[in-house]
Amino acid sequence: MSTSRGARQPTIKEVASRAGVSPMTVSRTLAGGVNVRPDLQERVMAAVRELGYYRNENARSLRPGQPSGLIGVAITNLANPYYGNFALGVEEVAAEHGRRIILGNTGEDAGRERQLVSDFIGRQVDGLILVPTSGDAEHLQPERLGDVPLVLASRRVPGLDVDTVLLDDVGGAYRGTLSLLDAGHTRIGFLGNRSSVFTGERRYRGYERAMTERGAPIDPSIIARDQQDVDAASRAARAMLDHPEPPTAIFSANNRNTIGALREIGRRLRDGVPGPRPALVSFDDFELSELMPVPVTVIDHDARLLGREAATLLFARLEGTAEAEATTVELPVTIEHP
Amino acid sequence: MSTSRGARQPTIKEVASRAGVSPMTVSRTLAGGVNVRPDLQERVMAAVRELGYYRNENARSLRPGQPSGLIGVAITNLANPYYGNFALGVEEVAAEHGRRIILGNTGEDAGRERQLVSDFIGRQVDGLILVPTSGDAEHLQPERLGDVPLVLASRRVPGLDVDTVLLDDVGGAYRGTLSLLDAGHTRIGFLGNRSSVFTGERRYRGYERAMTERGAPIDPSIIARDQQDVDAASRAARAMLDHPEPPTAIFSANNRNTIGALREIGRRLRDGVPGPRPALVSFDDFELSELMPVPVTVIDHDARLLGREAATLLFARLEGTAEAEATTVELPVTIEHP
DNA sequence: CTTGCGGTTGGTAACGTTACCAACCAGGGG
DNA sequence: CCCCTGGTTGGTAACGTTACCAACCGCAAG
Repeated sequence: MSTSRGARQPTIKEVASRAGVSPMTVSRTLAGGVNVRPDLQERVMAAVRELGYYRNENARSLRPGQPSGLIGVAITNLANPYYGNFALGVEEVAAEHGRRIILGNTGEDAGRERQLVSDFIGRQVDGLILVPTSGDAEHLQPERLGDVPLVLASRRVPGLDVDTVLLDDVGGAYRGTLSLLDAGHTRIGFLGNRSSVFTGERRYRGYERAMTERGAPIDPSIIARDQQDVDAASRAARAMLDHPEPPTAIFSANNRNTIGALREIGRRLRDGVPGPRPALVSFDDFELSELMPVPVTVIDHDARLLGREAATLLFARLEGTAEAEATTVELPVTIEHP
Repeated sequence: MSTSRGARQPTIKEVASRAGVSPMTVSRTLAGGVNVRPDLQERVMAAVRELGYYRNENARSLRPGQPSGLIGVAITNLANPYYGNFALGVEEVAAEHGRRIILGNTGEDAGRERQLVSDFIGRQVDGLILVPTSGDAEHLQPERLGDVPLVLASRRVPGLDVDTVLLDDVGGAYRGTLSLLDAGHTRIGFLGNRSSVFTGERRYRGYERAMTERGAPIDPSIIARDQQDVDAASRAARAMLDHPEPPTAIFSANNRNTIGALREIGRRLRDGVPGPRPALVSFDDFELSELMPVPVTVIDHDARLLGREAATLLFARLEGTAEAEATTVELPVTIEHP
């Protein structure tokens, strides 16, 4: 009838009385057993096994100065394999340091991010790792976080000077665009995100720089910067290829736009729609790119490594080995030609 | 110099003295403010804002019977988008119930799973959701878990009778294989996992049933059941296609094997290797399957929904609305023809 | 034989919070 | 006028754990 089933978790007192010792002896045994007689240690461990006792970590961390062993991680979209890998990297390094991660998904919603951060702090996390949304950053200011260190990943937040791990978005987009220009293309379309999205802005800048440097004209009518999902990207690619003067190549600033563009190109091939079969450069890797019906150059990077770097930065902060001022790590990207 | 920077988290006492009330009044205000004078509530809220106070959830949940608000989730491989989506589904439902998830990655390692479960229980999780590894299950027995409910996902554990969410592996594999037989294929290869992997075994059973039912011979020399990653799958596909009597179609039991097989098929096309271009049925969806050089039928399913169902089962248990005996939910799969 | 020391053990208090109970207040009915 | 009621407030204790201190032991040195 009641909600609780069976026995609740045994406490250290129950273990102690079963082993015929004091709670302190149990505590000391579980802490490594220094200055506890071996026979008592054995009796304690036997009682622990028999009762199925686990230390209550929440009670342990109640004592101030004691770390909770939890790292709060908030990412924007777990369904994106990129962030799945990122979370994995964070989890790995956290586990190496004996910590667990509490994970929340913001879905690009600033309100949800705010909630998550509050909750994480309420749970006494030792640190925070965040892929920030583009909303305001008031809730991330140091005075709001108390002494909980924060690391940003993938994106920076204006007016917030904290440790950050980024990709070399500008350089990658620059080099990717150059590879198209080197192949003789001059009319190159752009598919990407709004400039309010940090990476969207940076990747556009790389594209722009390469185009300008080589004297290739930038035509706003073949630049689409507001697609967040595959369907929108498909539509944008369609419009671009239906342009009276269509591009001969397309730079796609992220995975979603690449998939959308390829869907549209595939459709045209199947349906026999005339017009160019544009070459593609994709920021973000995807599987089987080598089997695509048009050549796809991939700007690849390691999301898992990005997660590992973020966690490494955080633990440097926690262990006091970090520089006084905020550090930014910018991870290189690689270009893979078809 | 020291590790701790700045002020530590303020306590309820500090809020109370700043607002000029007792800690109890603060506690009551934060709990909704029943029977607290509105002007005092305002003073309390002002003090909360000024100090940047967050309730210590660990201390709150110390009181027995109080839920911690945490759900422990252990999955085998976060880098796999399938499990990323699964975790997302769990996270969504948990958030709807005001809970957070602690996430751990087992990497198919039973020892790591054991560690994670211990740690989760030590952190007083309200429930556990697990994609179990194939190791032994002693640490998952009810007496070891105390009163913490457990839900298994994707796989069952022998000798453990708990709530479980599965895919219709057998039915999906059966129908997928049938679609190849319907298309006239009789010599169909199989790429999959060892039978010790729960889904590997079930999907093979579906394949086997369809073949037997239609009187198609099952030839062990075109059955490869030991590939865990893309490279191994590629090699297995290569051997299969180099067979003196190669299959005209291949059933692939999971995403990794599908990608591997397609890599090999693509290589043969590029290099002009003679031989069949086998049709493919893939258990697990992947993006751009419609652009592949051979027709690919996809057995699709919704990992996010699987996560949602697992969490729903868990909360039914937690809220006492579940059946007395363990429930199994088997989610349907859909077949998408090229 | 006493002293002192190191190893071992247990009692106490405190971490931050809230359930429970007691105290107090004002106002209305007797 | 007193008593009771209901709304409001605060004190106390307890949740499970461990740091700190006190106590005790046996043994070696003086």
